[in-house]
Amino acid sequence: MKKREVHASVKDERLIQKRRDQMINGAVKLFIEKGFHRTTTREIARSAGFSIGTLYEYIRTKEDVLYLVCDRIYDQVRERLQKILDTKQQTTLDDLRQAIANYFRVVDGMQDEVLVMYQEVKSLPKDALPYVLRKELEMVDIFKQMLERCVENGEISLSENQIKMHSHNIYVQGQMWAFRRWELRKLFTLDEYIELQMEFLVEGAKGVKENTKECIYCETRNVPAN
Amino acid sequence: MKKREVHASVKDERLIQKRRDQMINGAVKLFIEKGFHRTTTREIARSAGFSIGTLYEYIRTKEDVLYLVCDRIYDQVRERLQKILDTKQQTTLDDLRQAIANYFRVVDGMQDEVLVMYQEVKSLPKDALPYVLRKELEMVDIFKQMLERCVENGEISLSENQIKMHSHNIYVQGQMWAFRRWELRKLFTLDEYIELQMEFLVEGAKGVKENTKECIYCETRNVPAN
Amino acid sequence: MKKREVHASVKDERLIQKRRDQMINGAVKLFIEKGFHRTTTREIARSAGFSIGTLYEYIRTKEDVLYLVCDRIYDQVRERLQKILDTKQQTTLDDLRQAIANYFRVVDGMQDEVLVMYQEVKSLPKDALPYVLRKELEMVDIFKQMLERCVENGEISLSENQIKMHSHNIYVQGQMWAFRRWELRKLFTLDEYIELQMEFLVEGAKGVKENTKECIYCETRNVPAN
Amino acid sequence: MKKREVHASVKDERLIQKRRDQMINGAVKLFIEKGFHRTTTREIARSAGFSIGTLYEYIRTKEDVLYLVCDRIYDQVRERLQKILDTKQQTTLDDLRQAIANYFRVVDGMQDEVLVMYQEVKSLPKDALPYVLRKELEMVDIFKQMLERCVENGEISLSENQIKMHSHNIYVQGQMWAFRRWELRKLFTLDEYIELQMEFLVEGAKGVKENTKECIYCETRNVPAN
DNA sequence: AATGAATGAGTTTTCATTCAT
DNA sequence: CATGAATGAAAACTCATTCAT
Repeated sequence: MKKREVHASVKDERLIQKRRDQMINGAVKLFIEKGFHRTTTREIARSAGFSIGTLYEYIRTKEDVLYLVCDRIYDQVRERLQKILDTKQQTTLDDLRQAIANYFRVVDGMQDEVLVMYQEVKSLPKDALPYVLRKELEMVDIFKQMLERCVENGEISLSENQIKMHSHNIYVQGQMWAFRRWELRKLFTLDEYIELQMEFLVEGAKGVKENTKECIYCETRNVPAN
Repeated sequence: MKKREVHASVKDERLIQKRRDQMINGAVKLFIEKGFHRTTTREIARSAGFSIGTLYEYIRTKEDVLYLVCDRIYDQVRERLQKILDTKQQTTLDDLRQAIANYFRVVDGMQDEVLVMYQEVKSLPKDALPYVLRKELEMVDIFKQMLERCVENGEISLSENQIKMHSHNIYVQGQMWAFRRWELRKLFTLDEYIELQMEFLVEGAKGVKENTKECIYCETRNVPAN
Repeated sequence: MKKREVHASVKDERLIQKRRDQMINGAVKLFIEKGFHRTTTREIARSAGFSIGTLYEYIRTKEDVLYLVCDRIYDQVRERLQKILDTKQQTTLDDLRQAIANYFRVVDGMQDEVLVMYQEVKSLPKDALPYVLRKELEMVDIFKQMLERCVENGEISLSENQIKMHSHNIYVQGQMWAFRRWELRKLFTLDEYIELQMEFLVEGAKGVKENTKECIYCETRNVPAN
Repeated sequence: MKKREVHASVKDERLIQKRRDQMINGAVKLFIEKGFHRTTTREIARSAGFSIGTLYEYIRTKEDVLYLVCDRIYDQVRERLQKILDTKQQTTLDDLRQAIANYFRVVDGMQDEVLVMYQEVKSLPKDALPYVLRKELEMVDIFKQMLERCVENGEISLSENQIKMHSHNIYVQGQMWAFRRWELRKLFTLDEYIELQMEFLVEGAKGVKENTKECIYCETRNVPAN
């Protein structure tokens, strides 16, 4: 749960927070525009409003900036999501619908940021990855919990595994609106997209059988190994 | 349909083919391992088995290598997919199931490559992007056509838009096995994954209502604009 | 009249001046020795007394160095010339003689630099050429003005065109001492050269007829076109 | 008098001649267009109509091509000049006028080539320079001889040194039409240029005093050493 | 003799990082 | 704390030259 520490030479915690905010805001814009590798530290510093020397008072390496940025993006997505969920104590299928719709809208509002993360996570410092992936899972977990409650209150019937699977599906189909926007935008408006996916994600899920004992495809090996 | 041309100084077409094969094979490994930006042209040359000078006899810029690699990956995924589909003349829901299962297995066999593409497309030379995205759509289209035939033969009932949407879902849920493997692998085996998603993608789709006239979520704007 | 700007990353104008001085001094020596193309940027940096990284803080491209060098050389030649001329208010033929002699001595003192310019102007960045050529003309103009005044005060009689022509001749015959030194040095000392050319340039000019109405050579076309 | 040898792997002298002709013709065009250093050997080969391998059958280094080109240009200028002069047995001032006019026209017809030589001689292989400079002097010598004969037949009166000096002046003022064409072209047509320079070179020379015993400028040292 | 694929040393340029002021 | 000049390792790319066919 603890955050990964990023070393700063400066002591004043309040100042650290302020400078990092500037830095992250500047960097996000640049990463969206040209990606992490094509963005220089000088550009980040300038866009943050201070000098390159100052930048390095608050981070140790360029990768630290990326970590800070990713961290921030997750926090924002999550925060917005949470804001909605917190009001609800228990969950009905309709609450899930609301949550999904809201989540999709959040993704729409942070398309660029979501995209950055999809493309740059691999450049994170090795030790930062777990922290970021954990946040990812926490968000999936939100949907998982909602699904569980819907199963509990009998509105829908899904196995343990199906719940896990489906929470990932909900999460990914939200992200999808961002990372496949080059095509989806041509086909649907956001409202249409929400409506269509809602059908598949909620109504469709009702039609799923809980226990498929025999899966005939598991034996299927008619694809050459490579 | 025409391929984007990559300039080569060498004339002999057969040689170009051979050298580019070497180059692509070497590069994929490196891109998987460290990403496009962290891979140097010298490494690519060495890993391909020839000198840096020779590398540049067959391409003009480093980005050309990336294009060649992406192009190749798509071709391979597609080729494997096609091999299966070509045998079938018409499509039943069961054929669709077969196709999905096979597709998921192909993705599993090319996880690394699929991942590379998700992360590096943005680094493609600007004029190469359309070529690559077209290939992507061609693959989505395979599923779209299968869905259409299933609708035609009455096994399932989906609107035009739902078909479009769902073909993307099928495609993305296959890719998902690659780009979220860090988590999915912990939860499911490939077989389990196939089985679970099949439920949602096929059985679930049966439960979808064709015409949702009124979508109550479309008006929902309870998410702050930013 | 404005100088062509050469971009520097460094802000401190005083420092820019200082570093560029070092750079130019180092570069001139190298250009004289081996020409622009055979001189590497690393050599320029080293010879200037700083690192390659620092060099590029003060210029954008290697060609910028050449422009800076050419610009400097002209400024120096001109400055020295001006210093002499400024003392004189009106011009007699004798002042012209003084000016020519002085100019020839300046060229002698900057032989290498003059040579560099003759050989490397063509390598200047395209947009820099006009600036350099303008400076060249300004120097020719100095002699033109002196000639005009000598004509005005009746010491010599030349047409408008003859003045233009002759100012170029004076200028070029000065440069000639630099760019044909490989031979002229064998034949004459600088003093002899000055004395001899003075005869042709000043006494000779007296014997020129102002209006040659008919030029019999203009019709002469006994040289095959190619 | 012997030419500098350029090594060829090929034996057949007739073939060597042919191939080198092709090579020189191709190279001149390229050197005029982009200079020696910016022209690649591959370009030379292509423009000559054969392969890079073949090029190196007839030369040893790129610099050899430059030597060959310079050599050829001098030969051509000279040849054209000679063609005219050979017809005359003795020389009158009028013959000199004819020769000068013709020479200027030759230069005009070979402007580009003359320019190339001015800019690229310094890149010649060290041991080739003497050969090229000798040719240069031979051409100056033509005018020297003509001047001498004019002095002999009493039409003009010049000292030994003045003759030497003036032959260089004639030669350089011809070249000047090429290397200062960027400005001279704006001022004069070729015919005007010839007419004007003729005045200075021939009529002017008549006004020159043969023996200036005392040169007051020789002592003049009012230019700071540097 | 002719070809052109292969080579790799050498070139320009960039940029993360440091450190003296 | 803030600055920004200095650094140099490392990167992409070029091109004269060789040599097997």
